[in-house]
Amino acid sequence: MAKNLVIVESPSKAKTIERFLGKDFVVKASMGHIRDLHKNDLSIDLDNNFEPQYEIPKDKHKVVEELKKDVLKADVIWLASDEDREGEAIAWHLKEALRLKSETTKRIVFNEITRQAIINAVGNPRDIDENLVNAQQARRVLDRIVGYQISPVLWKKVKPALSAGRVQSVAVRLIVEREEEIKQFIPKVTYKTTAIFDILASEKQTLSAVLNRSFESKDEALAFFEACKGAIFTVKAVETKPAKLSPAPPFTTSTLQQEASRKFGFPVSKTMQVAQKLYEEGKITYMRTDSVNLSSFAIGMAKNEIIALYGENYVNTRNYKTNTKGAQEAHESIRPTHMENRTIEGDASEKRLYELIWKRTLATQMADALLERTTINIEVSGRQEAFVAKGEVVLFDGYLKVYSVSVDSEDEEEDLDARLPKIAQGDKLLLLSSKAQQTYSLHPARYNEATLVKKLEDLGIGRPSTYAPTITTIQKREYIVKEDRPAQKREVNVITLSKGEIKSADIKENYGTEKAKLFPTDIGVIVTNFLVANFKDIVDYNFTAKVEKEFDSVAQGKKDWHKMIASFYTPFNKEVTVATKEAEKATGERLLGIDPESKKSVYARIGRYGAMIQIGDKDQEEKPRFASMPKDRRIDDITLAEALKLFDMPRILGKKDTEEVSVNIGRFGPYVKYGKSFVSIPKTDDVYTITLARAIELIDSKPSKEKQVLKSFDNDKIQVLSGMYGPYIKSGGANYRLPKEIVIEQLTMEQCQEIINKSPKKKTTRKPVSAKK
DNA sequence: CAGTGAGCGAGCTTCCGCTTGACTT
Repeated sequence: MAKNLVIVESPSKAKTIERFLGKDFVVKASMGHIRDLHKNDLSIDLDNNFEPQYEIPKDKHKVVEELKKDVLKADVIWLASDEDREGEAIAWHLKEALRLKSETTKRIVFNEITRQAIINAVGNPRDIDENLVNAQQARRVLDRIVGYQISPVLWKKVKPALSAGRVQSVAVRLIVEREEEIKQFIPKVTYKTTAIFDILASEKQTLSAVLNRSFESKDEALAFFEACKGAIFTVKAVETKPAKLSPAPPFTTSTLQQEASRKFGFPVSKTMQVAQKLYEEGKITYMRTDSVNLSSFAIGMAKNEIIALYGENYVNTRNYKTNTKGAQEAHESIRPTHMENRTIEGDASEKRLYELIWKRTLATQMADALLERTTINIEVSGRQEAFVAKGEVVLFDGYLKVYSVSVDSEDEEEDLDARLPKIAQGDKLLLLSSKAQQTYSLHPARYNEATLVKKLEDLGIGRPSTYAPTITTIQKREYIVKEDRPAQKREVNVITLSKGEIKSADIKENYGTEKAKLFPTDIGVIVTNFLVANFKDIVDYNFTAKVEKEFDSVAQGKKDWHKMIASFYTPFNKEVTVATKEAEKATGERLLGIDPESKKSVYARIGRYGAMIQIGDKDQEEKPRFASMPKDRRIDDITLAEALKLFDMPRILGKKDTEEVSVNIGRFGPYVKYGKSFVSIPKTDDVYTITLARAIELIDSKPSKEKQVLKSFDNDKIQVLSGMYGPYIKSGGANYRLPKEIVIEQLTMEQCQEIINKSPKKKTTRKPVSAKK
């Protein structure tokens, strides 16, 4: 009979620990937090010291009920949630919600799941750290106040159902401001010069080099080439320097997301899903962590594996220190649980992610790579400039044997082994050819999901458990979109020097291609501008860092959390009041021009349902006309002509049989309407120019999706239909699920009636009209 | 994942951070 109940956060962890503790212990999981503020209101008593009002949310009722039963059977309760602010609060909430007595309740912590660590923990219990709990309460209350008081201001001043928050609003701001920087960016165009030399001293060997100066103008480049014609090229210096490369630290949540994005193009949510699966199957350690710590056990395993695979001289064990802002280090870094497994069973994504984690972990305990970097300087007689050739030779590959270097914004991995031909100081070279090409300087790079996570982590904003959900939220709210952009073409001038002849030509160059990058939407820009204007300190990049310092003071018992929140709330509440009373409605309105027909103004702006075009003003006698913004246009870039075209909709094309065929732009893009049926118009067709013939073609190609009636009773009052999710019962305008085990052929009217009567009364949950999933 | 194709207007929307399994019309 078990007399001890241990409560941890996750079920996988519970399973492992139970094995270590023996039969006197039962280990259960709380599944994270079990209490929270009420979902539908502020739930903070502003007039009573910000007292939070907690409840057990619906989806946690079952867990809590189960835990209550387990508590009754146990003599001692061990609260073993994580050793950080949130974990301490979970322990406290458990104690409160389960009404645990102090005498029989013990708080234990361990940050390594090994038998020894857990036995040590059980031998050293402590009390719940109230200061740490209060720091969490302060964090929770502040986030609730910020989110639930700013969001309603947005509903009133911008658009219903919008949201703002300490984390998400800053994430959106980063995207909006980066896009603005890109828009303001003026590229600098210079001539970059390269050359290929013949090494006279050695046969058939050539050397590529780059000029150490970029020319501002074509004239300068031409003048340089003129001078090159009769010049002598001499090797002035050959410098060789040793260099070493060290492996990157073990994976944390954010670095795993970045590498999986760079190497496999995984969105952060995919990385987390796959990692979760690997964790549940016991193949890797916990995947939500900000720690780069490896247990001594893990280091030992890695060492053995390296010796077995590559030999002793490839081993160099290391311990890494976390220096991320706000890191709480409740877990180990992300690593394989069994280093001897180079690969695993599973689907392609699981295999790839696991192998990435395995390689990265192994590499951290391997020797540095030793390189030799060589720089050759080539003098051009009569000129100040010099050509430079660089090369690198790997003398000892070390960790590079398993883990190659990858660089952001570069798809290819760095080629480390670029050997240079043998060459000596004083050698004379023959210029075979040289090329000066106009080169545009690059604007700052747009964020993708993973680089945005990196930036947030650098700013100390968000936590490993929230990076992926935050990225999803700001896309769901339509503040930002993830998009590809095709390459554009531009002409660049190229000057070549070959066989004593200088030629100039213009060639076409691709540029500006983007893949899965984050762009702000109209709403994102308008909301960000509104927040910066009215809640400057909240969307400040340092706001989180600032309040984290105060939470730390609370955690150390140096500050009272109520007082901390009070000193934040007073000025904040003033901002909310002022914004509610005085701020103009933020519509992002832009005057496009005058409609030549009606002589009225044409605007692009945000409306209740998103971006739209408006002709005329609302205080004029005649009501304004509206049209929604096309999907591929924004307030910033739509032209007057494009806007006016929208008012030609719906366009009546003609008739098919006796029914009218028309086209229009709806909620889900352009469509053809034929009688009562609708067919989407694919992107390859243009709704403004589509012909009747093509529209009929689209109508005919649409598979008829007549609902198949499988059975019918009582004069069609009860019908069994075949739907998207399989067969279902339709009766009195409502639909009912069919139990899986029912055989349709044998279904009787009485059975149907029973299913209908038994089905719970459903609430009509209406989703916001514009929300598309 | 799919299916869908407003406009009246009452009532609702919303945060961050822990953690899994929801199971549709």
